[in-house]
Amino acid sequence: MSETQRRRPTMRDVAAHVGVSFKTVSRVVNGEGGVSDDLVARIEQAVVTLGYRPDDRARRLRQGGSRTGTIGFVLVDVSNPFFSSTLRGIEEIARKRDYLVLAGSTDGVREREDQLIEAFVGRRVDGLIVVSSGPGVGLLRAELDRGTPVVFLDLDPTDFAVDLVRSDHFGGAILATEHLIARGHRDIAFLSDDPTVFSAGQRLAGFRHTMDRAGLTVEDRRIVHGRHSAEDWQPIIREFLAEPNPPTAMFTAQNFITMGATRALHELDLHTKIALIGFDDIDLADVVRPGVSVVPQHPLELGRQAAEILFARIEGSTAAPLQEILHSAVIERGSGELLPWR
Amino acid sequence: MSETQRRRPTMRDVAAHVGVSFKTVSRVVNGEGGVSDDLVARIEQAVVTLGYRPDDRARRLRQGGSRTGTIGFVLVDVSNPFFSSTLRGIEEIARKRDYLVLAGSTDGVREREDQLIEAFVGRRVDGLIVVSSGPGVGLLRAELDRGTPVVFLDLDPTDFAVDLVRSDHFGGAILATEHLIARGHRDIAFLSDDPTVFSAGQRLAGFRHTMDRAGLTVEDRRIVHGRHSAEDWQPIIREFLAEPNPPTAMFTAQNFITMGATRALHELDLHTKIALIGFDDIDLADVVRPGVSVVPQHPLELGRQAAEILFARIEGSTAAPLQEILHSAVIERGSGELLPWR
DNA sequence: CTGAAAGCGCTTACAG
DNA sequence: CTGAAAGCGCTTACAG
Repeated sequence: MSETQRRRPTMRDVAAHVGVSFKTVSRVVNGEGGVSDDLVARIEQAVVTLGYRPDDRARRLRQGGSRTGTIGFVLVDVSNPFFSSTLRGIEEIARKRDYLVLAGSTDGVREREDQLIEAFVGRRVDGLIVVSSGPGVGLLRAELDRGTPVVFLDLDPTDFAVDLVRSDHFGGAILATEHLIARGHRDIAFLSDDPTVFSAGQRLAGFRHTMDRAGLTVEDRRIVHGRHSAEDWQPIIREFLAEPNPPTAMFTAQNFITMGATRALHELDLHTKIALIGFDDIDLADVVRPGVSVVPQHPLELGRQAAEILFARIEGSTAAPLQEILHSAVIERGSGELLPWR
Repeated sequence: MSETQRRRPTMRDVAAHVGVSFKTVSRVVNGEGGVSDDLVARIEQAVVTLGYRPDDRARRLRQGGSRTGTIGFVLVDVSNPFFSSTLRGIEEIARKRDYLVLAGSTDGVREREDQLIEAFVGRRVDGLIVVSSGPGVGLLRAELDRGTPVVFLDLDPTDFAVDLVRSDHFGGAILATEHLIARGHRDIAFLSDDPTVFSAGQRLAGFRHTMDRAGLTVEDRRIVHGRHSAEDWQPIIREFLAEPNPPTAMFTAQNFITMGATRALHELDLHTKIALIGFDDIDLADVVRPGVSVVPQHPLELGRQAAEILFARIEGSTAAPLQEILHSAVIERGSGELLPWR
């Protein structure tokens, strides 16, 4: 049964194998020097033979500084390209410092968010990057108060004095909406995920603000919300567009919705009739005909900047809270430049 | 300076605050019972006041079983949708068992793979899921020998007796190639990432095997390899197709390459002339005209199955190594059904 | 119902 | 050059 999980060898096992005190093994494993060449050789041999690997947990526990070399990333859904690119950006910066990243998906469920934060804190991550509805309550608030380094991705900077990195959701939504209005659209639909989530709420606010300012009214039935996969959005949008008098343009405020809308428009053969502009870019948007116009985000950069700020805090920075807002402009590919047919 | 990182309170701090022994705090924190209601209330109050959170590392260290409740996933690139979906599948299964997932990207660099495995093992993950060129050498081999649960994603099952889950790369490549040959193509190009990587090597083998069997010769210039992003592949393929006598069909053996090829074909206005079939599905493949035909993979399912096997091992299973091979068939969307023009 | 001792696997600080 | 003691933050096993 060599497959059976044996107890891992410890320094004491290595020491017993060689016939020295375990402190001597510690010296060799940590390259402290001051050990005879003969012993070094024999101990190194025993380490290989027994498959000894030092236990970081015990090591760091004793060292007291209590750094675990691990950070936690609480995100909504790691299979969403936006978040996986953000994770990649975080990982890049973490790697330079020999840090590892624990990541977990919440699916936007508050309870799951708390579970993840509790699990991360229990494992003593040195810091957290969090996509959260807000730090107002619960564990996260307690951790913030206690001084745990936390960087928020997407949060209202006016609510709390915290470090945060985000896209300019409000401004981006204004640009997208203006883009459609400038081309003559007056009947524009808005589709997003849960508007109680900060980013979606901001995009909705930007949309309403711009419509208002242009003197355009937005009927309730033109606002559609939901948290779905791209596959689920497609039939929803198909049905939404099946009414006798559909809008002349749509602003889809999230990448999966943009994909679902693109598919639905093509299915209904409305892709050259109804204008579409999305928030956050999607793959192959430039190859579809018409190309899908978007206000892109910069997920890799968001991740990198969040990680840089987090590590500055972990390393002791006590500067005032930093708030990085990344802006972007409309990418014109065709779908957002269609003119209204009425 | 409330932003300063204070030392985290320990059980002793809570105990001192209440005026009891720290063992009593331990009882309350772990809900062991046998503590007077008065003390329970005061200790719970102190826990909140001080922001005490038990240290899982210390807890598990003492408990001896040495489980850390964490598994490690060594993958190639988390920003690639294939891997982020796989990660999501792993996470799903891990969540049910209150496990957390450490993930790290290697970019296919062996050295980085070893670094990640070392870091994971140092943190005493309870098991590993690894996308690796092979367990033949180094740390991973040592961990396998020592009995650490490891499940491989994509590996040759004949080389080692290990648990593994993978797509049927060889069979999928055969299907794709036959699909093109059946439509009359004789001059087919093959594009993949590094063929020394198992999955790419298998896809190439399946391609060559099928061409051979059909009595078709494959010129060296029709085989293109490289490890690039979708953006980098696009100009490479553009140049590849710029020759006077391009192939009549292409088999792109990886998702980023399929995207790059799709873009390049459209740029050159060859998308209705040169047939294309890809390995692994891509977003919006069904909306592009012609639709992009593919042999899909099932990354969510790959992740789930790998995690299930891993947890069975962690929980002590000593069954013979398990090898799950996921098959799939060609999805016809148009690009793979174009007929040769010569 | 409450606590003092021992120990998980290590490093630190101190002896010899 | 080598080792015995103490302790990181906890739980286990044993007393009272």
